[in-house]
Amino acid sequence: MNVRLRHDAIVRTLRRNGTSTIGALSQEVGASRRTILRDIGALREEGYVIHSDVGRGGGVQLDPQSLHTTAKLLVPEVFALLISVAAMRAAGNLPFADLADLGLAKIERSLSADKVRDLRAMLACLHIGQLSPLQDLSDMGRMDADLLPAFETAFLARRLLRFRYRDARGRETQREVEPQAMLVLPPLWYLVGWDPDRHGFRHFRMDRISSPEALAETNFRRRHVPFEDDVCPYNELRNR
Amino acid sequence: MNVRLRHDAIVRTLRRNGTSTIGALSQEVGASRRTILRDIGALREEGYVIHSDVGRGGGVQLDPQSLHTTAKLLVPEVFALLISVAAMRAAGNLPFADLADLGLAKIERSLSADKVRDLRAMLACLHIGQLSPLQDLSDMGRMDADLLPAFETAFLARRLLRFRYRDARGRETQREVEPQAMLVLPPLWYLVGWDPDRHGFRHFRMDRISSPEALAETNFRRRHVPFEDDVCPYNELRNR
DNA sequence: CAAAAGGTGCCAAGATTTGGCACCGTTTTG
DNA sequence: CAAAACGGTGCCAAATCTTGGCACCTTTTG
Repeated sequence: MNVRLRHDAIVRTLRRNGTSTIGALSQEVGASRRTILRDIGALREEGYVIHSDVGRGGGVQLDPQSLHTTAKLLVPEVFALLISVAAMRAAGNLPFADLADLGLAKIERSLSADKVRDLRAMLACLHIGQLSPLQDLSDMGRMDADLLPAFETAFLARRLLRFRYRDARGRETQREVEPQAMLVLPPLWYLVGWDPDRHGFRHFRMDRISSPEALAETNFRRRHVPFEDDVCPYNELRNR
Repeated sequence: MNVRLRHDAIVRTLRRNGTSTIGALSQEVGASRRTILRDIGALREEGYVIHSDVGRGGGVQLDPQSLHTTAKLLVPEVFALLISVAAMRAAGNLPFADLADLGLAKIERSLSADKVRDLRAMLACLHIGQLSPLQDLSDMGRMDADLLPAFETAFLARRLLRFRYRDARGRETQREVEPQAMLVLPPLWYLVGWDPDRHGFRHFRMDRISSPEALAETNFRRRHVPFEDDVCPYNELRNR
């Protein structure tokens, strides 16, 4: 029998019976006492928390809290989870937030260093403004769900984003920008993009963007996005 | 060289070089062409997405989006993540929520069936009331952070919860209840507990609970928590 | 067509895992 | 107290699994 299969069998048995002795496991799994002991050592190495009571009436027991999952997550999925937890934390004092952080920390630890760097870079794209205490909750996210797919692709794969934009005076233009950041100034969302044609940063209110589309392979350069008052449309927001 | 180490080396090389041939990998890793091919097969079994182009100028390539993490999460941590994403979804239209769900689905899939049942049971404990559009965001979570540790323990390990409670008339009593659910009716949080002494459900406003403490091993029975009007303190809330 | 690339089946040589054994330290029980 | 029932460790030969080499197949490109 394969090592991994045997490990699985041991874990399964411990899960089912709660507690067991090495001898019983040996019989159940069909491996020698010696091998079971080695396997339990290996499982502990891997991170399983296995308690053992020595002496007559003793046995081994899988810590019920330690049943762990080894999910294979794509990096964008981890990114999404990070944002979820960050947003939740920003939104209030929900319990379990600490636990969620712990879980995320573990996920991060299992990523390679360069991937973590990528993740942080992506998170850096999302600037969430301070929420005033009287902020309307439903106005947190005025981003149209239709926009999401194209945005996700453009941000995560660093593609040029093409969309139609209706400016403050109602004129419609077509734009192609490098998406650099998303700025959340509740209740408004902004896309901060570098316009290669105009050679400068531009802000686009999400609710004025339509039919976005991520263009083919571009891998544009990340830029330092300035958030000074002259670039950032705080004032427009303040004058509402 | 160990199998796992070699697998890691292959993945690392593919990550670095983007694309490579079997021959080059063979040299780099120090194993035969045959072994590399076997390893790549094993990696694919494990879930790695490895593209290969046959013919002159071909090679193998690790799908850059498929870099995956295999974190070992404790079940309570998964629970916490689930709540985070659920809360985020409830709070608004943040992007990436779908991706986060996908990630969570994968995590869930990697759990054993009985653990998923447990998770669902735990999630079922959290009843989040509808948020009115004019809800104050900062009033989402008026649950004192001091309460969290004891609550988490009590809920996740199903222990009796002992705490001091100040009722509407200001009288302080000591309670010991089986925590059955948390009811979120923004801006108020309630603990729904079964009081074994009084043999009935009781609601406790979180902000009137103090010095909670999870008692030793109990593993009480889950009960069907009724949320009819006569039990649920909606009225108290409405009359604020 | 020839060369370069991925992919498969087979087998003996080489490396790792396994089982058995002796033995140690604890704890419970008669 | 002594024996029994536990988990845990070191050692070694036997059993098992992995590896490398080889022949050969298919696809693609110049």
